[in-house]
Amino acid sequence: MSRKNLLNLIQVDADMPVKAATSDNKLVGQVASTMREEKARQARADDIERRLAEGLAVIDLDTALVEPSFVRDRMPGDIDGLLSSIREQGQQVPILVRPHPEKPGHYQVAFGHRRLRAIQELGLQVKAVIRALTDEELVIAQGQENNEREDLSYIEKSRFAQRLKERFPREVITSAMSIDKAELSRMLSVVEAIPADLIDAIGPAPGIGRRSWQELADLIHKDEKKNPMDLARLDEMQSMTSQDRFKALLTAIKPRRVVRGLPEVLSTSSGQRLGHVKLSKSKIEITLDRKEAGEFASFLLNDAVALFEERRAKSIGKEEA
DNA sequence: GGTATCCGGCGGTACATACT
DNA sequence: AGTATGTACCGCCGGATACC
Repeated sequence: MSRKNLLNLIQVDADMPVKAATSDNKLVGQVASTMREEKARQARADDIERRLAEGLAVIDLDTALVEPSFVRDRMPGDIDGLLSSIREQGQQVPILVRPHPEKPGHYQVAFGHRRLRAIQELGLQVKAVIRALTDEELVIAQGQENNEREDLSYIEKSRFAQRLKERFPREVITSAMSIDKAELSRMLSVVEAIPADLIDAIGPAPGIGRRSWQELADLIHKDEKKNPMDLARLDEMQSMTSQDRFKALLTAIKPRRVVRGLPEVLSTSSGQRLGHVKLSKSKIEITLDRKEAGEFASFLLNDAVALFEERRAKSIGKEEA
């Protein structure tokens, strides 16, 4: 379901706290008062309905009445930018809430959690659009907003998926997050393979994607004796950005790749430096110093193809023997 | 047999860096 | 400045496997 469709699921929240039914022996004045309240309530509901019909269904709410979604998506982060933006220009975009399913008169956020936090800190009233949403619609709205903002990191998305998994079938989660079942499966396996306290210690790590987290999960799984938590707790690491902390941690626990017989500096047995060797995943680069090995380099350049073919012929001969 | 899940690989894209 | 190259992220696809 698209968010556009969700926004069409309009139902006015006219469900303001209703006074208990009046008993027969109430004084006429009290009845009149109740009727006035009822009339006022109706007028408010009418006003909301009119604004909804006009597409202006943005209502100011007391932030004390608004609670976060039952599924947390984002790790605590700084909202300084949002604070100054709202302080200077006011709240430009309303949040989406639904009537709280258990607390009459209260609301639950579908999206706009950071905006709500900022507005709470500023002590303002929050502008909100109210919709009656089922639990599924709420998390779909929340997930789709996250996707549209594209600022949730991979691990935040994975944890969001993990929390959704506690109460929704996979198809709801894939729909909410606009991901396929394979991607969901990977997200869950990553987030379940890495201890929660380690993820907390690393933080959201923006820019660190599936493969890197998968690599960390694999390393932890492979060598359970290693306790990367100790590393993540190092003061030095805690002063880094979350992203650098992740990289430092991964580097620290990744086994060193030793390539025997191929030193970085290429030198003869007597110590004469000829050049250097650079290794990467896809290639080996041998750089020869013109001054020290110019003649050898020319020879190699001329005869490289012949040497390759000779070598190949030998190895084929060996295989056939 | 059907469904759910996992896994490896592919192609598109974005970005950084080196080179010309 | 423009181009080439390497690296990483991401969504998707399809095969393999497990489970009912």
